[in-house]
Amino acid sequence: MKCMVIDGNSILNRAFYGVRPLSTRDGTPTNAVYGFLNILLKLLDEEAPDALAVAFDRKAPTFRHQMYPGYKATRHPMPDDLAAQMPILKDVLDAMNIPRYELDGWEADDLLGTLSAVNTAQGWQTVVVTGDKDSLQLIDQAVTVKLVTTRMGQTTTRDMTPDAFRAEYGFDPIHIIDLKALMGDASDNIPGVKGVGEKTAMALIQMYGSIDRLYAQMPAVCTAPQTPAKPGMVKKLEEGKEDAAFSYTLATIRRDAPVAYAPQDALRRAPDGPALYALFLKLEFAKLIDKLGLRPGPGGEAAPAAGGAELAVTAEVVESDDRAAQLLALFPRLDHVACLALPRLEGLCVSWTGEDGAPQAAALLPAHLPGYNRFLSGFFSDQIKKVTHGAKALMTDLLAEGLSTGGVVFDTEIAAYLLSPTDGSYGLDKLALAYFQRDLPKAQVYLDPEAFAPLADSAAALETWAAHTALVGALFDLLPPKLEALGLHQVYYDIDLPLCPVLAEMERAGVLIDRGALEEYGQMLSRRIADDEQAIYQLAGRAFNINSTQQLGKILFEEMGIPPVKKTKTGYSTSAEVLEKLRGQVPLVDAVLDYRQYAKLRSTYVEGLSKVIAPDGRVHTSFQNTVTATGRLSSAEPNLQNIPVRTELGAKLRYMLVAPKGRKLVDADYSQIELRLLAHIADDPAMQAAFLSGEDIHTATAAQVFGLTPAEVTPELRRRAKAVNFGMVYGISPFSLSQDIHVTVAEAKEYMDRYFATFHGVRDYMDRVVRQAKEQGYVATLYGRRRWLPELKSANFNLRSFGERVALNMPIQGTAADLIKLAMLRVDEALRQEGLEGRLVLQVHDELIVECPDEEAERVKALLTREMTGVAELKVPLVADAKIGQSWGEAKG
DNA sequence: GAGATCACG
DNA sequence: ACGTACGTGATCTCT
Repeated sequence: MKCMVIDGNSILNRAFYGVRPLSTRDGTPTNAVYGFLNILLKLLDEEAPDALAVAFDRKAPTFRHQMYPGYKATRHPMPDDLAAQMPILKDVLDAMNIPRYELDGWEADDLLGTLSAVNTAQGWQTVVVTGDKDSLQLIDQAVTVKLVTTRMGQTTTRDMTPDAFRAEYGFDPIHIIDLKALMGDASDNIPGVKGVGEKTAMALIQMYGSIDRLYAQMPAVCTAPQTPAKPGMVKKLEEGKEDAAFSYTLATIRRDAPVAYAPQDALRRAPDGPALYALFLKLEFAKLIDKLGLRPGPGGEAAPAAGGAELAVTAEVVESDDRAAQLLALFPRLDHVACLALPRLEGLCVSWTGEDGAPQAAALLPAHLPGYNRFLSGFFSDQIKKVTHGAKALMTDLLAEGLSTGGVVFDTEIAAYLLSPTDGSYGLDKLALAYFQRDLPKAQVYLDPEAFAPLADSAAALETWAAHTALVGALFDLLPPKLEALGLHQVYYDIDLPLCPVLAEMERAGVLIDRGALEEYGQMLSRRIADDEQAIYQLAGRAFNINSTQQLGKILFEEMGIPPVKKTKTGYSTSAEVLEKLRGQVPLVDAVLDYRQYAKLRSTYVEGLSKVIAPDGRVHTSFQNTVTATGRLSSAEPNLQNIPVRTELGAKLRYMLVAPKGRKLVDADYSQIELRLLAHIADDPAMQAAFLSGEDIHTATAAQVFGLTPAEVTPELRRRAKAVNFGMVYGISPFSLSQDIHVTVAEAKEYMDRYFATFHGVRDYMDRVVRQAKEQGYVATLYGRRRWLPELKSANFNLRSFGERVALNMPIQGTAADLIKLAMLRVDEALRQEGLEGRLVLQVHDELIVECPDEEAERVKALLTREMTGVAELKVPLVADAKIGQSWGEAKG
């Protein structure tokens, strides 16, 4: 039988520092508990122990404090955010029916020792789970220690058996106490022997086995051959003999704590499901509720919705056109109607509150209703004010049916996104949990198009859809004041919401693709790939999977004996950055680099694009407007924002995205928009002057930084200045800059120092924005779009540094995103105002593409430039360059 | 599902 | 002494 014993303090502590800050809507920190549970579930899965217990420290002084007041005296107190999670974890463990042990006067370590000793006496195996090496002394034939490390949310464990320990330390586990007795322990403030550090202590224990034997052979210690002790060590050891003995006692984990325990007490029991469910609901651990399949108790939903929002609805399936017409007559009189479209518009669910504030009602209109389309066109007129969740997707569906998209006054998804743009997804089930502590039926039940049809008018589908739609209504009561309070109304009502119909029309329009050219290009790539494959197998001496970085790494860095340049977590890195250093020296590497380029182009672009060509011969991307943390759009299925351009071969693809005969593409992109925004936001006079003079900004920067005239700036110097400029926008360090431009760290630092000497406004901005972000907990764009930065308060250095870089970057990248979105609104409006047929089809962050009839092209080109540059008055001019072509490649080139 | 790699701004 | 640039999405391998 196997019992797992967890060091509760140690694992909670590791989780706290390893998992990014998380908190519930009311601000309760939860990251450590969340991390603890993930580790626990993973270990239970891997180890499948028969029994399980958790041990904790108690605040009360232990016998160690009594024998030595300095014990742990130098330790920092537990951060508040961690201390607050200790009782939460204990509640969770109680609900999970996992016994926990804590005892006044004893540390968790001693309880681990005692519990293991009892287990061993009863013939049980023990797995001690901890992040602290102190416990390694417990290892023996019956006890293994699982060492846990958590970095950036990822947990790795190491099983320490007696053999594994000996292989690492060169002595038996019990003698780690001797080691500590000699070297001391700074974190526990155990003194050890003065003048003996880790290296010496390690060597001494490896040689003599224990402090007893060491002191027994004392006179010989310094004269024995290979002895690590230098002259003077004998004296130090002799003077420290008492300290060593004393430290030995302090470092020894006790196995006789007076705790009532038998392994049978810890046998695994099923959790108290409803209690755990209620607790996880409060902690907003939706994923864990899902993973453990938890359900509420017989009492039903635990907490009533906050703010009195009522999700209970009277729901009906609309069976007749008469009833549909009745609703259409009612809705224009209401303040608003909540609505959700079923997948592929196979139904529409609506929910409303009566004119007199009557209770909420809901109706599901199935697509097979004879007057369904007539209802939809009436419903999506401006006279009916609609609130929905995911307006852009709904509008795309409506446009596909040739229906109008008017009167959408609020989108709860966009609201939730603006309130917290780093959450990743904004499903209604998630929002119900976060804003109302409610558990909605899972979306998959009815969202699967295959499973959907039979559910269309079943009672279950009606109930689910009615609840979801009613939730949209409830969110409409809750979210607008929040947007207002955080200053997000401008971004919401002037930018992101009105952009929905524009994006929907862009998606609907799509871009024509030259199938024939694409196919021919693919065949050319296939020939080259086949040639490279043969060459690679020949050079490697055998066939292998070139796409496998593992197999490639083995061949290059083991079989061929090339010294590895860089390692990844899982082995050797074979990235282009690494292989590029070997180019020209190792023929295999040259072939692999070629192969990779061709394979990427074929699989991602030729095959990827071919797969998604619609019957109209065009590709219709989906512009995601609730994904990025900065406010940018993203493009998916297919991603048309990462079509190659940097290599000649890749850029050929852009000539295959075309305008049909008689039409043209007009492409306009902002010039250096992020650097211009840096100059504006940082209010840096030198940088503003450079832009106002109209000179090339990278050349101007190089001239300033290197003290040259612009004419003296070489291409290499310009390239470096460009890297420095980009680095400023990203919050770079001298190290990263040195990697990027292949100079020493000292040189990189020199460049940055000189840069800041010239552009002191930028330096001041960097200090200011980080300081403000720390005070306020967020950063914002010129238009008020926010990003919260809990990372800045993280206990983890790397996370904190990341937060600082984000604080620098987000206002710049985010304001650029705001500006181009505003430009899209202006361009769309201007095209209609001027009666042009041309319409936007693509956006690539700083670039807009319009497709229009040949004869409109010149007007569209002027319009694009005008609307893009006129979108805002900054302290530097906004510049946009536009071109006309038959293809994207031509219009960009 | 995670990690490595590579395409873009 | 840390570990090293911001924001995305697609494809492939491997567990």
